[in-house]
Amino acid sequence: MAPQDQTRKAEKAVYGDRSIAASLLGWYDAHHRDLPWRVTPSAFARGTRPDPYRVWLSEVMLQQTTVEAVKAYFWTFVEKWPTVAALAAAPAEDVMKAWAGLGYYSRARNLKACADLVARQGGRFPDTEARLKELPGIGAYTAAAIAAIAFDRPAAVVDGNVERVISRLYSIETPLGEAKPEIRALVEKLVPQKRPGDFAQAMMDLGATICTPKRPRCMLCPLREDCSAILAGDPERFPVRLPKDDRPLRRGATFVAERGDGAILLRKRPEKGLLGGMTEVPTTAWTARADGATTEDAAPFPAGWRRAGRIGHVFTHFALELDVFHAHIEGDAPDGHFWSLAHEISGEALPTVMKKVIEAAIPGATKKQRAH
DNA sequence: CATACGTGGAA
DNA sequence: TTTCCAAGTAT
Repeated sequence: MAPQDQTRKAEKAVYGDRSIAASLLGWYDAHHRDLPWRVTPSAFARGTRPDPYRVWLSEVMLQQTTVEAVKAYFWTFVEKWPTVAALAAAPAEDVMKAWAGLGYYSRARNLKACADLVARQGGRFPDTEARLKELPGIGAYTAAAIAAIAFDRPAAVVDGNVERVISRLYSIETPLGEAKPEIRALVEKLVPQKRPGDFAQAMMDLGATICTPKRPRCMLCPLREDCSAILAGDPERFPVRLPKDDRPLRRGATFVAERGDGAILLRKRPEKGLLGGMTEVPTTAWTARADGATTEDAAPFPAGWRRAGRIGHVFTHFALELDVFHAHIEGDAPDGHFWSLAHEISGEALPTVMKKVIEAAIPGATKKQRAH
């Protein structure tokens, strides 16, 4: 018998129906990921507690976003704004600029709104799931995650990883969405009174490194003896998902106006909706019509527009093709627009799609420039 | 309950 | 190339 299996038996004897949590925590102690916002299990055992501000910041950044993508943004934010008070004191515009490229920009607006609220209420985050969930940008998952990780509350933390682990552990045939209440109830039964924060992080690490969507590494799984999907012979079949709808294609035209000194004409998008509050190059509306090529006839003002190319970009619910036009103009910025100087462009609150547009017209224009 | 909301990396 | 999908939230 493998040593791991003997450990497993001993845990069962001690913990009874908590054996799944015990097995998972034992695995986590040995195989946890080291992450910038995380307190390791050994440090936690010695009494170190995570900073709720950093837990909150990381959890919001990690919503629908990969760990690798978050790391650099996390460091940027904690260096610029080490505390919730510092973030509250920052201009919203600076926060949007720092968030540019990370996606789901309403998160940045809610982050700032949440920081303002918490700072106004004394600078401490609430330490219960219910009160956390009242804050902007904090939903069911994030409230539970902060309560468990930052405040050691036995909250049921259910994210995409946990849904996958649980749906396999119990071979749940109900499609995701409909199965969420069932999954939540199962997690609530598993959460231990001791180390609930580590339990939550362990579930997510297991989902991220062992119980992966494709080709799960079941041979290395601490829960393989408990897993119904392994018995059924096909863990990868879970979670069961409903087929998704096709992504429609939209088209439009964008207009990169460049001044003699290299400045580019930009404007701010409305606060709400797609890319809300972010900066953009002047553009036509993005329509579903797939017939005609867009032309410089649609330009916001006359200039010697030359077609510079076409870029593609894929959003969650539609794909976009933009024809990029380029012209050299001089003079004042039209109403609602502003000139962004060449060395300032890389620091603007430009979403990735807009950086692609500018690069198509003026290669290198959005890259970081060395300060003089 | 369904839909809107970004991006980039992996297979 | 295409498809999937990653620590979800707001409406």
